[in-house]
Amino acid sequence: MNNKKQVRVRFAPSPTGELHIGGLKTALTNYLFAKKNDGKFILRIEDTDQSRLVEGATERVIESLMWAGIEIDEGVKIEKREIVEIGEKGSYVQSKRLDFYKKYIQQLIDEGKAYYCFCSSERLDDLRKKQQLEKLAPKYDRHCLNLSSEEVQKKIESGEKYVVRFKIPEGKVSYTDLVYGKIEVENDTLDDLILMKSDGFPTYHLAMAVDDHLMEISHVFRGAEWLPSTPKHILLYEAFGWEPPKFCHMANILNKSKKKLSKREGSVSVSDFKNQGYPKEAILNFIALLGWNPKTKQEIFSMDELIREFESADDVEKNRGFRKMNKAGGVFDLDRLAWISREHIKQMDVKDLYEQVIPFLEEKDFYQNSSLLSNFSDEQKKDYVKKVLTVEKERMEKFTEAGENNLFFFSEIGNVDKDLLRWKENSDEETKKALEKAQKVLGEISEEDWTKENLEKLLLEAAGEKRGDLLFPLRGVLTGAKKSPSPFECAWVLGKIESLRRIGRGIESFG
RNA sequence: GGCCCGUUCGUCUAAUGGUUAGGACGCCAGGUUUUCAUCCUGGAAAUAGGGGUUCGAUUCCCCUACGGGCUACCA
Repeated sequence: MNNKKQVRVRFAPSPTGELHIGGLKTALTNYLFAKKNDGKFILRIEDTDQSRLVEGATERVIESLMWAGIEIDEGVKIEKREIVEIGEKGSYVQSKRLDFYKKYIQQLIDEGKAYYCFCSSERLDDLRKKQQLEKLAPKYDRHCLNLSSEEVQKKIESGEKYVVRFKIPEGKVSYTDLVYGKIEVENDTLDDLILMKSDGFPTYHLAMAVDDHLMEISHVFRGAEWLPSTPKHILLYEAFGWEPPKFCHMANILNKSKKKLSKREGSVSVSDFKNQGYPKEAILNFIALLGWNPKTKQEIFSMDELIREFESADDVEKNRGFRKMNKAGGVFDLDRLAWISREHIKQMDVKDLYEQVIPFLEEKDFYQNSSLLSNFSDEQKKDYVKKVLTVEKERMEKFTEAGENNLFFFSEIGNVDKDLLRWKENSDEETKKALEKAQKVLGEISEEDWTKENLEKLLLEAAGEKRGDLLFPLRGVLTGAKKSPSPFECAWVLGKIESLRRIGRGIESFG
């Protein structure tokens, strides 16, 4: 029952720009399946379209994967800031594999399974238009199929541009997609696809088939936009006499208007989300749950938990497909991302949160020019920021928000408006007395006992029944803000000296 | 136009012939609370439509509608 082949999967982006969120989902799914099955995750670069290459794109894609925590076992990686290749399947960059493609294309030509085509793009355009008018399936009319080898030879020698096309055989194709189930298509609806372009580079279809075979890819996870061309790929494998990999198409990520999320819509690249301060765990968690359901109540997952819940190759074999994957596309909903992000940040410990937040914080003016931090040593600064984060952690959605909503932790607050200190209908006199009481209580707490718990305990004791009378003005005088964390937390972060200073100034303002 | 795929609350989804169609996000209301947030409780909110099959269809089949993808010498 076991024909245990090693699981080998690949993510194969084209280096045409930033890795976008849909690409990350593809990469993640491949990765999770590899890890679940102790398999290999391979990164291959598909740079067969010379006109779309973007300088540095390969590096950026790899960096995005690394940021997300997706480790590459084989293929193209970055080590010591250099692009390197690890593995024994030849180069993992398609533009360096042209000899392979040429060899296999020649093989198909020799066997009569592929043929040269000299048709101009003008002729092909006209043909398509005509077919569309006649409500026919648009496909190549095989104008060049029956050229004699002498004619072909002559044309090539005279310098005519040509491509090589695959001759779709008669019959029908069927295969079982691991998500979409049995797919069956009549071959005569398929076009004689181009295998080699006139610049000598292979098309995606040929390069993918050859590489996945030579690299012994066991499962191909890719976006659902590839579903219609998969029968052609199966036919190619059959022409070569190779066993095709298992295909697993994943529903696309959609935008609000239910269209495939595209690069043109802005803010869909992985680096954008990184720069906006979302935790990588949140992004991964969010996209993993689009079109995949672990069948448990759990909604917040770490990478390890995602791997744990993912279906194994054995499960897939047994069930004849993935049971946890959906066929319908899912809308990218920022509200849901926000919630997942908050949950992940809540779960982080302060030390990790600090590491994540500090690069963003260091960019901020209120941090750089903080009057409160100016006399602190680096160590004191770090402790202080950690205290701020301890308080903010429960209400933070992105790393970029650190400090933003509580600027009073970093800056002078000036004179506080008395209205901000008045609890309900209390008089100025009562407010002043409350502040003096707070001053006394806090003044009696030593630096060593200055903990959140102590502050809360002692202030609540002092407040008695009418908590608002004491706590509201105290909070106001410490923060100068309409909204803030609790007075205990604020006092704890600010420390004894600064807290008493702010209380003192508040009292003074009453004359 | 042709081919392919899809369709459960606004959104992510559960329920593989029998449930008052469940959960989560968001939204609304109430409660706790010193402000805000958290937290707690409650609420509104969905099987696209029509035919079959069946004792019984969200679930299986067909048709329609709607949506999406592909239809490049791009991937």
